[in-house]
Amino acid sequence: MSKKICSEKQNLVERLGVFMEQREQLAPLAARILSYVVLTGKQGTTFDDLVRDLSASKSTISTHLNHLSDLKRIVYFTKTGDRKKYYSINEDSILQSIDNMMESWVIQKDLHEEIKSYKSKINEQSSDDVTKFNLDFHENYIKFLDEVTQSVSTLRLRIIEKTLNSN
Amino acid sequence: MSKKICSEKQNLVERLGVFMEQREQLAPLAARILSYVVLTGKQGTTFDDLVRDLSASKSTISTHLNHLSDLKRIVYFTKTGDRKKYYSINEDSILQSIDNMMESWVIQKDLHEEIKSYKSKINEQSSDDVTKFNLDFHENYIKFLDEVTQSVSTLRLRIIEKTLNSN
DNA sequence: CGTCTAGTTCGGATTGTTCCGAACCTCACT
DNA sequence: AGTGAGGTTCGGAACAATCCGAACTAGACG
Repeated sequence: MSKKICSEKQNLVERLGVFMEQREQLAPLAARILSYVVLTGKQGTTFDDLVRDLSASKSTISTHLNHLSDLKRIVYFTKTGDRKKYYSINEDSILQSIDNMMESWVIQKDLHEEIKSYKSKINEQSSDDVTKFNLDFHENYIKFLDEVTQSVSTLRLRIIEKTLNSN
Repeated sequence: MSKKICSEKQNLVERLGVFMEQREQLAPLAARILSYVVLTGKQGTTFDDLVRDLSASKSTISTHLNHLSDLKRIVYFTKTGDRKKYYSINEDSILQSIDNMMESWVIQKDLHEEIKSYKSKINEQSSDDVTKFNLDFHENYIKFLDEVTQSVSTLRLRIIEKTLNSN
């Protein structure tokens, strides 16, 4: 199959890699691996492909492949009579990234709730009106988080339905 | 005013700090500063408060305060006859974080569009049906991004309206 | 002019991250 | 038992991020 990596793919791997590195808190090479796997698709990516096309050492590839597997970002399949592993991206990765987003919003909401109650307590203790906390900020933020969580949760359901229908 | 930092505040600074450190890609101390400023509110936080309560050096506080100002995450006000700067968080920080989110979605969308067109090109070149790329993944992702951008954009407008009304 | 307040700047020391090479393991095949 | 393919593990080198201390600046005040 495709032996040489074409420069367009190489370029996309790097650019997608930079983006993922930042957004998903991955090591540079882990992000490149994920990009490569995305850009190779269902035919699957092997250990050797990665060592060759990303010019990285076997040890690094091994570590990061296992890490990405642990995170369920990638999965592998095998072929009968072939010991190689063929990696491809976990098909539910859209859902994954939605869930991550929502989880982060939940954490954020909890923190804001806690801060709000801390500030209320301080407000009660102080008689001085000028230094009293204004809680609007947190209230608005919490409201925003609720709404965005709600709206994305609806989208999430719709995606699941679509997936079920197409199978 | 409040001289000693209470342990509840200290605890919240650390926990909010850990969260921000990760989500906003800030240095540990920069995230603590931001947390501290949030938890101190409109009375404002001074350089000295931070040096004392975060047990950090003047140089570090200085660097990070300036960095956070550059990023427009915090602003300062002054008091007549007082050379100190009183920092508080930029009031439009909700909008800021919404905008950052949306910007990241736009970048993501562009990348997926580009990948889709790369894969289409490869598909045309190959006659082999088995190895052809399935574009559903990117199409769904783009659709999701469009919808979530749309829905958050509506929320954003509502927040702006509310802010205008209350002034 | 000296001193005090309120910071800023710069050269490292410390710590953390990322990657590599060498040695190793395991299964399959001969 | 020996060899090769397909990896894994570990120690450390190389590099990057983070923070600190010491020396400095700029304006205010006596």
